[in-house]
Amino acid sequence: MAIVDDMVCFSLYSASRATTRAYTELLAPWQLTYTQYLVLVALWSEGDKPVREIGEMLQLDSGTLSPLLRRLEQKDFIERQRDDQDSRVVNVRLTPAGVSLRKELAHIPAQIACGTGLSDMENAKELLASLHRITASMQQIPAPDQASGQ
Amino acid sequence: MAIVDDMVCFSLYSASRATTRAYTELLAPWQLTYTQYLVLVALWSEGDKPVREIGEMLQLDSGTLSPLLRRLEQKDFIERQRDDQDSRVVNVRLTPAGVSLRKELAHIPAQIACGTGLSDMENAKELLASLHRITASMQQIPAPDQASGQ
DNA sequence: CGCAATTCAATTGTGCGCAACTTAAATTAT
DNA sequence: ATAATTTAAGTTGCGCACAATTGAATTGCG
Repeated sequence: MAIVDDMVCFSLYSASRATTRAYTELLAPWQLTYTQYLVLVALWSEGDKPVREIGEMLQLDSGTLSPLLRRLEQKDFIERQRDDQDSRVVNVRLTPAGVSLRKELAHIPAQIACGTGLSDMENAKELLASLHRITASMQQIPAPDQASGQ
Repeated sequence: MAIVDDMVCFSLYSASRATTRAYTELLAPWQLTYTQYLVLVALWSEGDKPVREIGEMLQLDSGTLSPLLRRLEQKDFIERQRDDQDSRVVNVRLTPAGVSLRKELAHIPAQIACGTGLSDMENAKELLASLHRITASMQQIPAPDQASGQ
């Protein structure tokens, strides 16, 4: 059983890397990474957002997001501005170029859909459920405790 | 359908990161990363191997493996030696410390098993099949071609 | 009000993942 | 035999993931 679980983890890791590579190839003409694409998807679907909310959506901290957003800003797809009310907050806003990129990249989900090799929706639902269950329960594993050797 | 596939990819990415974090926590007392652990698992189960074969097993290239193996060597878990017959090849061998680490880390798969939240073996099998299918078909997505827009 | 605790973003540092390139050795072809 | 090709491992460079720290702003509590 334990061996199977190690296999599940490795398969997860392999599948995730294969997926990232696929997105990277599709996004290459725009010089975008998969994570940068995820941020753009979040902004397209949810509108402008502060850094903290983007981080909550994608489960990324400022150590990842700050330099990533700087690069998206350099490419002129987003702008960052300190909030007027609370100047700790930095609001992220799509530029016109960032907005119009949505149509340019509209072909990507369909190409990825082929890549999932998921024939029917029923399989996809089960897979999603399994992945969500794993994500949730992996987060339960506690930091190793000096006292409880085991 | 396309949106679901984007969701599958993101869920994959999230589950994979959650899993890596879980391993990282469990491996923290030994200062090992998940990828370093994978290399050790490969050596424990298959015996000594040249770098190229480790790379084939884990789908990692020398750009990742060379520095990783250097760090495992510095921790005295492995040794590297140029092959006598073919001096392009570098053979990786477990040290006594690397061998005995296997027992020390024997508790980890069981703890990860809890983390997968997979109740029965049947679910695990289906999940494995889905992940392998995704890995295989994602590798089919071709590099974007200048000529064929779309 | 005044100060401690909290929150938010950025920075620093480490290691992985991967593309591109280098170097050296072995293989193949001529 | 030697030139061309291929193979193996290493190096460089970039971006992400994440822990730890910093600094500034805000909130909360006495």
